[in-house]
Amino acid sequence: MSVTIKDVAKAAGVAASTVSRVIADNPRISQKTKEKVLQVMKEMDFYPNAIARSLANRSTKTIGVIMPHSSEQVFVNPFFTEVMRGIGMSAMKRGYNVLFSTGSDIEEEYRSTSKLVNEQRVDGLILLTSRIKDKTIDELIKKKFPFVVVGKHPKLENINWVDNNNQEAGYTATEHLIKQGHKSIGFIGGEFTYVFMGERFKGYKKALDSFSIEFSKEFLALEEFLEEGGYRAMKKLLSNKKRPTAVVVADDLMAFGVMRAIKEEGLRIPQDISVVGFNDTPLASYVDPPLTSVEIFVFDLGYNASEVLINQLEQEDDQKKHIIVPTRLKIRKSSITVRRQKKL
Amino acid sequence: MSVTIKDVAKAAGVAASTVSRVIADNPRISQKTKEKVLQVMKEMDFYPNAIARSLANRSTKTIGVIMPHSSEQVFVNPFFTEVMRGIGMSAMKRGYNVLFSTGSDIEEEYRSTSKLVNEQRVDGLILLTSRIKDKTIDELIKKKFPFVVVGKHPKLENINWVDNNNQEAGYTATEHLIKQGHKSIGFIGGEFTYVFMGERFKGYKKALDSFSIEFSKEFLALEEFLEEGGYRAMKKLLSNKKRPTAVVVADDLMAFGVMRAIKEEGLRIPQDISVVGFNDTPLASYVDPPLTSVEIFVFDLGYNASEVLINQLEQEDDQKKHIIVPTRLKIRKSSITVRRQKKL
DNA sequence: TACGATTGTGCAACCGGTTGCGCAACTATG
DNA sequence: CATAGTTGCGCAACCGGTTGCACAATCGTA
Repeated sequence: MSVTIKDVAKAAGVAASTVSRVIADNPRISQKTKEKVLQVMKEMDFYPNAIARSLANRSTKTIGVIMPHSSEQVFVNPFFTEVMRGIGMSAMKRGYNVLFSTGSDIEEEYRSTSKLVNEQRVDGLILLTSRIKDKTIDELIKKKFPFVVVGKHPKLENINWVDNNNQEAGYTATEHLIKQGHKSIGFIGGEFTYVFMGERFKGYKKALDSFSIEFSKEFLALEEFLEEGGYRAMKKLLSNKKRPTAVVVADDLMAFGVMRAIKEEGLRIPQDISVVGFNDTPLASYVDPPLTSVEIFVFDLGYNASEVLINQLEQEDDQKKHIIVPTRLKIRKSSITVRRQKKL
Repeated sequence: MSVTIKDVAKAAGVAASTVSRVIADNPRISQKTKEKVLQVMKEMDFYPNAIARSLANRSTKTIGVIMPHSSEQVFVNPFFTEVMRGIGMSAMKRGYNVLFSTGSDIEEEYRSTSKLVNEQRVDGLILLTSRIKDKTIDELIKKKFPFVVVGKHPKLENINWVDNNNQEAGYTATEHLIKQGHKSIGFIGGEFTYVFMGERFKGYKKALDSFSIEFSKEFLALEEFLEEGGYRAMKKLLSNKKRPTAVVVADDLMAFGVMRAIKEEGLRIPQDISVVGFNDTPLASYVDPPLTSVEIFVFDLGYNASEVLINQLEQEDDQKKHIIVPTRLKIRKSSITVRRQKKL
């Protein structure tokens, strides 16, 4: 079939082991021999077979990425695309390959992950899911298989994870509204089973605390994690005797629903009610008015996850790493009070 | 390290070759032996090493996916995510792994692809790019390496490709507007170096022809492939002496810009000008008014690409396959004239 | 009972690399 | 000139599986 190390060896008049050492740039090979062999390799268009190398080296130079089975929220923001770009860039730079795996349900996801691990097709794993209870994670811990989770995980200290600073993000968004003069600020989000959801809420509360604003349960509305959910949640807040003058909405898609509800009520954004979203979905800047949102650096999340994993694979350092990627508030019209708006 | 076939053989009191044949469910092994070996395998928690199998079988059971280096338009619609899901599902079902590769520029993309091929890390490739001139494609053809392109390609017959029916899509969108009573229909798009762009335009013209409407150059505006480009293009059409009463916009993101331009002019959508977009971006249904758009079945694109490739890998059938995935017009308010709007 | 056909298993080579160790040739030293 | 030390390369085993072929055991039949 294609040219092997033996073919090269024969053509160069040396042993296969010599060719191998040339590839590895082993210092025990003389310069002259090296040059000759390299020459022949070039002429014969030789490339070492990665599979054979993997077998001999007991290392695949491949990391596996497990994509969540249902793409859930992924639909609206290009989370997955960006995280893969980040992982890909890091892996490529470090000479690693990226094997992608998924499953149509949670059970299949578990099985396909186990398969990668058991059949030793990958050296390590990146998990793009952060469920509270996770069979896969338990299994990996038990097997002492190297992996890193994107998104914080309850089992905090025992595992590697990379996450954006959701609490800070919640704080910053809320603080921004407070500094715009708001005192009645609502919080709209999805269920708290999502780890990041709770974090964002914590940040929100912390900000209220910092400015001695009391948190009121009336200003909290949790609904389904979709445009429609945001719409319903806002309708609920609007039906209160006391309406908030601003809302922190823990996801852009929900925020779009929130905006729809506000407009439907004949109210203006931001004059009557200001809105801040999260994730800085590409469309945040295109809605009317453009939505203030907390930007998440998803590429960095992926890049860092890969770096942490590969570092761990290449050193025997077994210390678990935790990386927090900062966020950034992108201020747009949906949250700017009249006075400052003139500047724009 | 981990359990090998030899360990199992020893424990079961048979030869390694027998264990191998049990794994392969070879009929020459007696039922009794099979059961015993399977039992031992279970007890020892044995999984065959995928790398070793690959080496022996000269097949990696892996397909490579090359992601375009810049994610360009990908930002708005979850194209990449969906296509990967499709590929993943098919591959998984067929017992294949998916190796993901990319590069930060076109040259690196080429090199990393060559590497996968030359080092024999994958059995076949799926290319997510469809450039008119493509070094990678030329190389693969020369090497007779199995691959399929997502998106039509000029070298039509010589290669496998999977694409959605862009021409039909353009036709349907235009036809829809004509049936709403429009006779002055504009076309807004990006450059025609994108293959699909030209196809959509062809469909548009064909529809005009079918209904004996003359095409006017004045109604054509090509701009940058972004919201801003759509905005500029529409401004241009609006500055014409004769304005169109409807526009076909070859991409949703551009369509959002188009809508912005129309509103800015104080015109109403759809009453004054109707708009139709393409790709059915998730946000199409959330803008005001909701945007009529041609839905692209990206998951199917990926799924089919993988199926075509794997079929080709497993049969010696060398006939090149071409699959066209249909599209679907999703009619929303942005293109419905008053009379019919009542029905909603 | 003897012999060919059938069935079940093992031996050993092979896939394409890597690497410990040994040995030959060369250089330096007394 | 003999011996010890260094340098450069090859032999052969190994990574963990697969598979062609040989051979022993069992069965059917004359």
